[in-house]
Amino acid sequence: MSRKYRSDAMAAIHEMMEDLHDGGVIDKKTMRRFDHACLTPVRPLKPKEIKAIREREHVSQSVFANYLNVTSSLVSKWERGEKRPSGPSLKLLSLVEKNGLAVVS
Amino acid sequence: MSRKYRSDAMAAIHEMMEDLHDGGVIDKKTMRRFDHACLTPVRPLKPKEIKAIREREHVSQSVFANYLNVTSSLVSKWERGEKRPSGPSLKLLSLVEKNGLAVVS
DNA sequence: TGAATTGTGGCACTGAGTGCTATAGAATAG
DNA sequence: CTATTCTATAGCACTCAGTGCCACAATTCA
Repeated sequence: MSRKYRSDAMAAIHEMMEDLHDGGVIDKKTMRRFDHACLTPVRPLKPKEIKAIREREHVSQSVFANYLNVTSSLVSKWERGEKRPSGPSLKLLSLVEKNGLAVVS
Repeated sequence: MSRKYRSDAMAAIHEMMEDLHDGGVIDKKTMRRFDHACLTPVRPLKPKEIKAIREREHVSQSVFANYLNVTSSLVSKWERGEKRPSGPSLKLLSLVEKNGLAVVS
């Protein structure tokens, strides 16, 4: 419950910030700083970490790949260190790591 | 509220399915079919659609890029049709389109 | 037994994504 | 008013992520 509460609170704060921004109370610069500070940090993930995330979710590479909209071939390569996820892929993996597979359903 | 309720319900159902799977009640094949049917469909997005999504969230290309963990340069190219998002990027954009920027915070 | 799933492995290819720079207009600060 | 910052577009070169294909062995299920 605490996790859900936290994200709901964040969503509420965000909405408030957006309203303030729409009303011209705060500028985009402030908005930008705020957003940047709020984002879930995205750190590079090691092959074993990726495999650990997937196994914690009790899914095969194939199912995992479907959730992330990538090929199962790629998931295999991530976990063996043949390819390293970057940019959008890292973001998705970080989201799953923090919030579980449900957030990308 | 209805949106939150829906995702919570889905999360609960998923947990139940996982428990069933752990208990050996259902097999991985069934799990796979279930997951595939549950996923948010990811359709290719047109440049204008991407721009519409971002503007609906009241953020600049730069802020939007930070959320998705890509460069602002790339967001610009998406919106002008110079590059087309694919795989993980499309998944992220679809998530934002359906659930708002909060889900990738 | 036969059929399907899972994971590894390899190979070639395309283009997504990065990084840099420059530009111009709009907004903000001082 | 001026100086600075943010905004978005634009171009260019480059790397390697991601795709698609195949084959293989081990496992699981009908």
